[in-house]
Amino acid sequence: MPKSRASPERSTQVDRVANRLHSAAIHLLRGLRVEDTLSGLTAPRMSVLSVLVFAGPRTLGELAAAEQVRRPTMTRLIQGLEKDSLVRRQADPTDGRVSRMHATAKGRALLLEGRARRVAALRKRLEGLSPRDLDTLDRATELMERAVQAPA
Amino acid sequence: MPKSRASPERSTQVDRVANRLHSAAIHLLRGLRVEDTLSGLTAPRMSVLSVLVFAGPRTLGELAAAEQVRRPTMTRLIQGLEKDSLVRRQADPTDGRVSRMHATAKGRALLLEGRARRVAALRKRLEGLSPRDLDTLDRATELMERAVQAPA
DNA sequence: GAAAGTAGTTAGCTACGCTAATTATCGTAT
DNA sequence: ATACGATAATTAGCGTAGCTAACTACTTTC
Repeated sequence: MPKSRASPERSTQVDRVANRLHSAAIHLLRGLRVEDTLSGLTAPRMSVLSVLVFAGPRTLGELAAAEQVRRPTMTRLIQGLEKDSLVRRQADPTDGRVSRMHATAKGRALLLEGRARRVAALRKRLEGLSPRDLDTLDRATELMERAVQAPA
Repeated sequence: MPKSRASPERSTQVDRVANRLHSAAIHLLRGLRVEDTLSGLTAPRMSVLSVLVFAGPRTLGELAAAEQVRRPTMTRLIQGLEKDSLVRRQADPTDGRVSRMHATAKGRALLLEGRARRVAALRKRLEGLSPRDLDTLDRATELMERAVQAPA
């Protein structure tokens, strides 16, 4: 690959943006971490629950892949969520090895509350911005999501 | 402060941006997590090291505050970093209770490599964007950092 | 129906987070 | 000068989260 080379200016720009975006995302999320303690749910459990709520029922292996952890780790996360009645499992009628995880009503409610708290905290911090700045951020989120999808 | 502006339109916009920004930041960082395994350093240790490298020597308590963990947790993080010769402590000459942590040359090098890997991965994903889009992202990072500073 | 493959669990380890209690030092007030 | 309260850090002990290796229980394939 001929290192597609645009100008050195562009190279600098991409680099600069990558660097700053990286830092900004870290700092932004760090500031919201505080809100999570109120839910009584740990971050990994919250994250699993959010997959089940937003993407629907999933097998243990699918969840492990989605969360980028190994299956034994997911086994225990699910066990914890089950004990708190936030998730239920349902056996697959055609394949005796697998069972599908479902968020319970309680689990869904807990997740949505926690998420709302985080978003509310972020919202509060954005309140000082002008409509024009908010628009910039809005377009930036679009670009960020596109970058996530982009080929590694 | 008189709770300025509360039109439904603006309310909707802030809310929308908060929601999307929250998700986008999570997704963006999740995609970069893979790169970290190569450093041999765990995320919490990497983070502590980055404070020392970019903000300079700090006491254990200051580090704990910066990383939002309790002091005993920081004690062990530092012990781990010390064992790998990534951090050294230096006694405070005036106060016998405290010692200041310094990143060693090895620690600084390791951190910068790890960070470079993450940024390079992000950079690769941003390469498809136009200069105009990059500019939008650049301005957005500015706004994000400002939001982080904003009063909770 | 035996062998190979797949989904999930168990066992056992390290790391990270916490609180409570302890040690050592500092500052201050008597 | 000493004694007392405050502060910095560590130790002890607990639960959760991550891993690998080894196991069980099914499915698929030949």
